[in-house]
Amino acid sequence: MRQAGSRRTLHDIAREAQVSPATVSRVLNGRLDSRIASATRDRVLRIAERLGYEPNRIAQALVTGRTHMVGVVVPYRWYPFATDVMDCVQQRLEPLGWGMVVEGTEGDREWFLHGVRRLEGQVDGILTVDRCDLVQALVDDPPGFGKPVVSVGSDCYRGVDHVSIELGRGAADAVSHLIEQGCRRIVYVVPQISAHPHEARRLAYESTMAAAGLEPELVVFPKGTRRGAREAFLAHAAERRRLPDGLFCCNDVTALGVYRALRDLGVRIPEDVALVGCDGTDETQYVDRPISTIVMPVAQMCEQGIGFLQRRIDQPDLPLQGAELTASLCIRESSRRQVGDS
Amino acid sequence: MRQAGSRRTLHDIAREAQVSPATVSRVLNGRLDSRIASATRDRVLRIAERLGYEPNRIAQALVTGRTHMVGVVVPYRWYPFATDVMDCVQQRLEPLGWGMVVEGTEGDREWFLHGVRRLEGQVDGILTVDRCDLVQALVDDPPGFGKPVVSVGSDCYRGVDHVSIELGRGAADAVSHLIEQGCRRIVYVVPQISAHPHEARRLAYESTMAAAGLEPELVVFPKGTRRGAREAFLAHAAERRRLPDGLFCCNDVTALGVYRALRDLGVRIPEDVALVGCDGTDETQYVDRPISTIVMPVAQMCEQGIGFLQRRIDQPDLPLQGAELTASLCIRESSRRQVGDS
DNA sequence: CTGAAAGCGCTTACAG
DNA sequence: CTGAAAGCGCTTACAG
Repeated sequence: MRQAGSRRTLHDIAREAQVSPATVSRVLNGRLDSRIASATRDRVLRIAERLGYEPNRIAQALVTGRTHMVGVVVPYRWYPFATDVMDCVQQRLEPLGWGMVVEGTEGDREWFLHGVRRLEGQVDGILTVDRCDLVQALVDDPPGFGKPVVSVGSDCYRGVDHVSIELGRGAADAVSHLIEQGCRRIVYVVPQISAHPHEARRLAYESTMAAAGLEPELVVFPKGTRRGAREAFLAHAAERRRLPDGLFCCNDVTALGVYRALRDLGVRIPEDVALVGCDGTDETQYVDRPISTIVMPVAQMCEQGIGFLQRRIDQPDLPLQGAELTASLCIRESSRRQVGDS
Repeated sequence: MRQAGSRRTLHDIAREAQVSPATVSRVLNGRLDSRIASATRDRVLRIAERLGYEPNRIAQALVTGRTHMVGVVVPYRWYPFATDVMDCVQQRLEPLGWGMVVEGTEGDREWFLHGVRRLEGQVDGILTVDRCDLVQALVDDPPGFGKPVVSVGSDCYRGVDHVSIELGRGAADAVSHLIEQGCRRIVYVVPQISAHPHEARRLAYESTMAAAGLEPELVVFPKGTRRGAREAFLAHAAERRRLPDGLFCCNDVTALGVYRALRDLGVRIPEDVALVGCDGTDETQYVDRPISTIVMPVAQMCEQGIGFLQRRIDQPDLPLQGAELTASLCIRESSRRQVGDS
């Protein structure tokens, strides 16, 4: 048995097969441009097999400039939504023999830029979810970014290849739905980090409320965790004399935190307060009153995004690639008051 | 502005600073063994800074044999428990400037061996969670594994550096607790993949039941997802005339699926059926009746594991390192029937 | 069809 | 204190 840690190299095979390393390389890479005697080919292949040869990817990367790795950048690595994205990307990459390395933005600009730059040298391209502002800064500010970037999500940057998720329609549907269910004091609950005035969910919320002659009200809270949302909502409830009767949450993590807060308060869902989240993550289906949510088309998003990335890597001069997908409302018990309502 | 994609190299700095690449390398690496004129040092540093030089990690890796990456292998990448592990590891690695690449076993032996071998060339060592059998096969069967391996979890392999989580105590406590709450028909619910006869939770369950003179009963189901657990439990309930009155679940994902199944059946928790999970993931706290669980000491496990790995990488000849940690029962509403019970 | 040579971007003995 | 040279393990024009 060979010594652990010392792997075979091209030269080992070359020596044993009595050919040059160049020939071994050509055989192993199946290069079609140079025909190789089938006797040579067979011999090399057999020996490589017997020696359990595995190419040194690092060396290959150094000379070819290709690492066969893609970087995936998500806002929060621990979000169930991010998990869904990682799984989908992984699934697309697997058959290609490519690897994946994940980086979390953690809501911090410098962290993002630093983390992504570190990735620059080790991946062939990156797929970033949301944070249009950061992606733009990354690619447009000097020194730019040396590898292909595909921006995906509801907050994607259209200056590069992108897969945009249209969230406005789903969000408007969510608010309309709450109104139809009889809600009048509908609050939008959003973590600080996602509370931009021009964000799609917020815009849809505000315009739908306005169209119905209702007063919009925001609960913005600092920490975008389940716990952060729970505590923030409890605090909000404590300082108001009256609770809202409808809640639209920026994402499912928030929705779950708020759900728990409502139970803490002994409030009935949806009878007293109706609740809608956003993302479509699995965990929303397992509470007592499954939570309505806007389902992101994660699989298609990743499939298209990775497809764009692959093509961009192979053909750097391709014209800008873009796609539009839609997220749609999925109504569940947490917001369904009347029987027979669709 | 420099061309995107073409990064500065050592030679760029060397040329501009009028020194050899060797000197630049020494300055940038702060090698203490060879003193360098501070004038030279300053000049090089200034120029490197101005040029925005970033070393090519691939090239460094090829020559030093160190990638400053660790591989993390988890049974299921999408388990919330895995997310917790990734976050903890990431946190330990960050200050060191190290990277992380994650691989999921997905319950498949060949997948595991193949995936981990692919990692071999690109990481300085790996941290694997559970799957003692696979880890053992990996390191003990020819051709072995060329990089340090630290095995962690309740099902770790002690033939390499390891951090073992003692689960038997917590599991026994869980079953005793259910018995104290008045449960008599207590079922252990476990996904196929974790249903080995000698697994700690199962052993503790069986012996605690036996000690109380109760009949053990297993529900083993094929797909270890929330949904898989839910459907399996519903099917199980449908073919029995009487439901169990206590459920001990192999992990929190299972517990959440079973929780949902119980709600589907209109069963009260914990009044009709008391429920305990295992892992200590966040999501168990957000359902209406927060789920009791055995809390894994994830943070300590990762801290110790990464510490062992670092030391092993620096000193390959170190004697075997090992640590033992304990997971303990956390009782919540899903299994607390009497008021005042601890 | 195959090989000798150069080179990817670094680091590290070895000299001086 | 600093440089010339070799080399990490590959791939790829360039010859033949």
